[in-house]
Amino acid sequence: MAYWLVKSEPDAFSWAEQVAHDVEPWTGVRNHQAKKNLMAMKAGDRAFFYHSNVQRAIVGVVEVVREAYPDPTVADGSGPKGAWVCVDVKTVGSMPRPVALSEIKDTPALAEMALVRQSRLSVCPVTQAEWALLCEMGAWAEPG
DNA sequence: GCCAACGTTGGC
DNA sequence: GCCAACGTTGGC
Repeated sequence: MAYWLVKSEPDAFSWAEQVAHDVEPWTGVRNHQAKKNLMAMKAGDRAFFYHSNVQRAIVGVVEVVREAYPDPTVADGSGPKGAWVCVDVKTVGSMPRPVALSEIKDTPALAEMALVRQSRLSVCPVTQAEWALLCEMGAWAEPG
């Protein structure tokens, strides 16, 4: 399975809303690199949920439950159908200890993360090693 | 609130 | 096809 990180501004869509909704379409991606990453997601892949702008921390974990399909929030006539895509993600659990961006930047093993190197990319790949380390830093434990 | 990074647009 | 201008994102 692959690992990812998705970003959201809490003002637009927060982790609290994700938890309340449980399953949520991840829409509004309008960047070709991010789209490529969405297209590569498989059901069962996991992703960190990152709050940008205000909090700047990884706050939770979600699982991909529906692979890429045409983004319904694309306005009619604004482009060919399927020009942009979204996936559905399901809440897995909250980070017991949110991992702040500053901590990630202070960790040499995480300095090469796409999140750090390309700050504007809203859907980033995460390597297995990075995922394991971040789970450790966040005191993540599988629910159930 | 400012600024750097980056994508997009439009003139040539 | 190049590049300057502009808009957006997101960290600080």
